[in-house]
Amino acid sequence: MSATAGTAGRQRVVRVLPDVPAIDKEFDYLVPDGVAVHVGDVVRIELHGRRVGAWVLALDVEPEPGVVLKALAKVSGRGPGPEVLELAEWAAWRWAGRRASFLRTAAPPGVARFTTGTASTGRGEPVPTGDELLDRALGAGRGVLRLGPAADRYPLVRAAALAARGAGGQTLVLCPSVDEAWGLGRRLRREGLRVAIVASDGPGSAATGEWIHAATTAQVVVGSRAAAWAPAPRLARVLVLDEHDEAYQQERSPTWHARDVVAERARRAGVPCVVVSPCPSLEALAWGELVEPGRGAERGAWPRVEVVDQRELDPGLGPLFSPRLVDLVRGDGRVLCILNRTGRARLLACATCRTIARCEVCDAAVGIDGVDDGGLGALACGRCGATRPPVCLECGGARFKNLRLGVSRAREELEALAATPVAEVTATTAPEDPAVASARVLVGTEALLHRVPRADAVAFLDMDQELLALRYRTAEQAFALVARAARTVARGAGRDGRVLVQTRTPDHPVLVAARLGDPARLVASDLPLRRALGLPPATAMAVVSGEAAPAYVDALGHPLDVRVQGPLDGAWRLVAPDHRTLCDALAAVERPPGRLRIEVDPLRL
DNA sequence: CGGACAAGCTGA
DNA sequence: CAGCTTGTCCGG
Repeated sequence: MSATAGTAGRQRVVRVLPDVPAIDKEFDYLVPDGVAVHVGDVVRIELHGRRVGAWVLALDVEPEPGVVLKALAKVSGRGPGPEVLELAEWAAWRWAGRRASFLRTAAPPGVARFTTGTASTGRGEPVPTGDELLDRALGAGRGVLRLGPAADRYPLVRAAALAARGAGGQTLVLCPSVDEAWGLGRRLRREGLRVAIVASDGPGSAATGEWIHAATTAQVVVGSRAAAWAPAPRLARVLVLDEHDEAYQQERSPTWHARDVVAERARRAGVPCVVVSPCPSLEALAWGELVEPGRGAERGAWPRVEVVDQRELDPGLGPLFSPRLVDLVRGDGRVLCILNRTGRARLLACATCRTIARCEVCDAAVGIDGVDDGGLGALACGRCGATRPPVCLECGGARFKNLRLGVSRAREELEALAATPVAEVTATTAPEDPAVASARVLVGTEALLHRVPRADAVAFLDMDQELLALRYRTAEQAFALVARAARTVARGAGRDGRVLVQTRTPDHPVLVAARLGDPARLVASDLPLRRALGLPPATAMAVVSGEAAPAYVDALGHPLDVRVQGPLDGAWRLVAPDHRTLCDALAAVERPPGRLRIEVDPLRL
């Protein structure tokens, strides 16, 4: 039961944080004699009758008098070092989360046992690359490098890695996806660099080895979102590729953003951080110094973006299929058609009385999901799940007009138009579906752009769906979608690649910017709008929801400079002029018991 | 979080 | 008043 060590002499005492997110409290434990512990190590402790994991926060602490201490049950292995521990503390403030939830991400994927060598810190001046733009980016302390979608980011990564290596330092590189991290990592390894690819594959896998590599001998550490927390004891530089990608933000609360985590990490380490994107977010532009290529160079890195006005269409082809699109799908290149609506029909009107089909129960518009043999399937409500036979509630008519085609129906119609098999891809399509690999023409939701890396053309069948959505980041998100399509065709067809956009708002700033390959155009229209409406990044926001939200908002009160709006659908919105004000106010509130979601920097409102 | 223990409700 | 649910507290 109690410590095995003798009573003579002084027992070492460490302070730990249990790996139980609900307990954000520190406890003191005795260290058994002859056991080595370091700050950040992962240990096991007996807490209230059960064994749980914990992190060592501090060594040789003075325990509060009158508390009977237990001994550590076990030292499991090395964990995040002191720098990452402090970073977790900062992140807990910045995203109103608990330290344990960040440390879980930062801990090695398995049990890590290793000994550290001597950690020499090297910063090193970048060696000139011969490319004026890259040199400018690498010279910036906080750089936002804008590169068109077709531009190769590899020379930048390589130059950064080599410069850091020269001085004995490490370069941390983030990519939006694990696949990209692996691709980039392998390419860097072929240069002779020692690369740790930190892309967690679950406990006990090769990932533990990569984590140890990052903590010890690696010269470059590459990974996706979670790699923001990877060890890098000799950090010399940070790069974030495709900084605008929403995959960098965690969806679950705490909604931390990897770009912001590594930017803070670089700041604390006193090393430069460069983020790269064809369409830098307004957040990034507010944070760093923009480094942009010349107009001609940037435009040259955008493929041709053709905009088709759907208001002037051939009525015979229907609203989704312009003559230009028909040309594309009848050609011989690989064409991806994007339509962000699943199912067959999302909006139906009675063929007789023209009434929109609505749900009997909740009044939402109803559609048809399943593909059945010829006749109409049941009308299904996407909101409440109710279904009913396809009969008009107004006039009893049984025939409906499809006002908004879904992907399934669009596939059938495209197949007829293109006279070739057309594959359908949605988020639920099996990863190894053979039709996806073989089809020349594909139609799907934006999941299609994630699934298929290269194509000759990408066509957005109904861009207004993206352009006119009621989200505050709509324009940025729509532009990022076009940029992704642009990269897909740049990879597939180079200068001959085509992006086709069908829309009823051809003069939308997103489309003007895309046509000209000039993201600054979009910033010029979006930023003043966000400022005028008091939206991020002109302000800092948080959305509080969950059963404990009323108690939380009550406890928050009305701090100076924080506006509390709501509740709307059980959620409150908190708006402050900046993150310091917002996060300080959030940190001052004691969490009431119960489910609570605090979403700092919400992607949607 | 999850166990411990106290305070409340039910039924014979 | 046993037997059970529900709530509150606390962990080294």
